[in-house]
Amino acid sequence: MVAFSRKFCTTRSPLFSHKQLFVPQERQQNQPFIPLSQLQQRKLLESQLISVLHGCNGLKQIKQVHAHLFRKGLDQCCFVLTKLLRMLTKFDVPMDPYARLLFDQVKRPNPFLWTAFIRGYSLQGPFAESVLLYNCMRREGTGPVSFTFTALLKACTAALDVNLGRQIHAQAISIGGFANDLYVGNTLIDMYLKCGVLDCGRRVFDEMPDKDVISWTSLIVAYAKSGDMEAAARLFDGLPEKDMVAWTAMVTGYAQNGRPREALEYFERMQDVGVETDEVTLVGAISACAQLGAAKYANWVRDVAEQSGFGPTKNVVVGSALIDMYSKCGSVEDAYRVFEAMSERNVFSFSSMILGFAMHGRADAAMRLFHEMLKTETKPNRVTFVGVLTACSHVGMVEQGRHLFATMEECYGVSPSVDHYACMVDLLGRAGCLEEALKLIKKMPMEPHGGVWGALLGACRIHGNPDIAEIAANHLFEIEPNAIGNYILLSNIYALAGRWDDVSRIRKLMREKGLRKNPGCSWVEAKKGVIHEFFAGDMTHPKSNEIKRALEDLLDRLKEHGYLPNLSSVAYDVSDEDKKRILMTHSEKLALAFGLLSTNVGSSIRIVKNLRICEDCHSVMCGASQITGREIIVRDNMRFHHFRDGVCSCGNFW
DNA sequence: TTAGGGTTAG
Repeated sequence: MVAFSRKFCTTRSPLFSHKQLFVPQERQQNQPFIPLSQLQQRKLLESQLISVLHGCNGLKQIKQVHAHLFRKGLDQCCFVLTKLLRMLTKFDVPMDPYARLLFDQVKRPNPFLWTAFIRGYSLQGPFAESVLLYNCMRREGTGPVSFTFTALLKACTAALDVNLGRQIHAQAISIGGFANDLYVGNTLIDMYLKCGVLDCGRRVFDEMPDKDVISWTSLIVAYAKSGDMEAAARLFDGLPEKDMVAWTAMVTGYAQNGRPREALEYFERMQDVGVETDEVTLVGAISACAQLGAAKYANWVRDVAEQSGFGPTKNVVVGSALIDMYSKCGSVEDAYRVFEAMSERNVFSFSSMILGFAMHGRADAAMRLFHEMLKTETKPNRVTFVGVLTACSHVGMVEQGRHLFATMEECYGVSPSVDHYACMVDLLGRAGCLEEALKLIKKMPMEPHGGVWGALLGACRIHGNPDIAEIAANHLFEIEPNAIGNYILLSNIYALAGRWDDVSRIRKLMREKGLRKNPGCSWVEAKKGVIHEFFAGDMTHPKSNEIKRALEDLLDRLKEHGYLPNLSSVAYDVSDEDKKRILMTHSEKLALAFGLLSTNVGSSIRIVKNLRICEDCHSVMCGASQITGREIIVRDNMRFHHFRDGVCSCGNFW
């Protein structure tokens, strides 16, 4: 061993002076000299080469090892060549031509070398090559191993070819019962699930003789992706040993299905039972907080991220998710603090921050950051342009928006997509250029989606144009026949124009389709971050009487300052007195009154609403911020409104 | 060899 190691270390290649091969002088002297057989020497050399390969950092070093194999007469050694092939795939070196030449030089590849080659194609494509190679292998009389099937199934998954997957599955059953192997079983489940055949995946799972946490988690994820969180939760409850990935699948599943409260419940339970948290879990929990819009949870999750060692300074994905979360929780300042603290920023970080500024009406800051980004190596992508166009749109910067849209492809290589057209329609529409917006839609090189027509319909509400609204709504009724918001918006536009017959016609249409109006609902954070929920007209809160009195008192004070109820915000053909009564019980007003009662004087009030804030509530919020000296932050289903000293950040432009 | 992830406009 000693003699051999010394000899090995004399090579001039820097690669082989690797410290793993260094044998200390002291040990050489103290150890008795035991001669090794030729076979033992060869085995030792092989294992040392495996270690060297393991430490390689790229193709150049791998090629050096390959050359060394020839010098040592090991160019036919399948054991080392298999490792070499796997390292090539690790560094994304294409299989052709280098790996293919290497493989072709081997006279009798063993099943592991065949499989490494098959695996290379199943990771890189062309995926059909994996199957061709498998057929060659079989023709040459080499039997497969379980890895062979996992590699082949991976290729089927990547190609989303379930028919081929079924054939491989049949082979795995017929040749030596490989389908009973745990790894093959898990890969089969994954293949069926990713190809969208959930019941087949479930059948494999049910018939597996041995299952592990990976089998369970694969299925949990599939149920979550199909939207069936109840089935996912049943499986999770039955899972004997729940690891971090399984817990994460539940947190992420609830977050992705728009159920942030449950996502955070699972995240909290996960902490309670002492399961570790990594950046993937955190991203799920952070996304849940963003949906919930509650600062209390946001700060808690941020603390967990810091304690787990995945704070924004250390992890760019967590940092970017936190920027989005703070923006959606109403604190663009906190979002920017995270952005500034990040040691690495990518296109997600910049785009999230730009969108954050846009959402809060800070168009100037959004544009500044965009120009700052252009000076870095990070190139803007389609989402970045959605951000800057939205920023322009929300403050009426029409010319700047037009210029960006016209030059985005030529100057930045991002061709306008249907989403960017939607932003432009929004920009033109909000600014009152409804005809121009309609012309732009007609000129679109692609089919407009609901977002495009929806932007036009929204603009028609702002500018009271029932004729263009009808055109937009008729398209929307075809594209999104069950989206109730479009019917309500058109009905409100008719109501504003006094066209009550048309209002009745739309209401009838909604009834015929069985569509029911979503009740307005607002949430407000009271002391200790407890969230209270209010529905429109809802007087079931334990403090309802106090809330009613506080609201009446507030409105009286506002009337002294010239406030008049905006009766056109009520889209019902009822008496003015009834309209005033309906306006009084809008959910955001109840939430505001409760917020004033239950939070400390001087602190800001945060309200989240499920629908768009109405004009009357908007002016009440403006007035309330002035006479109470409180900052009021309202997140409606469109954007943020920051009310300070009688002025809203949206510039009354929403 | 096998499982979980971030920004999008009405």
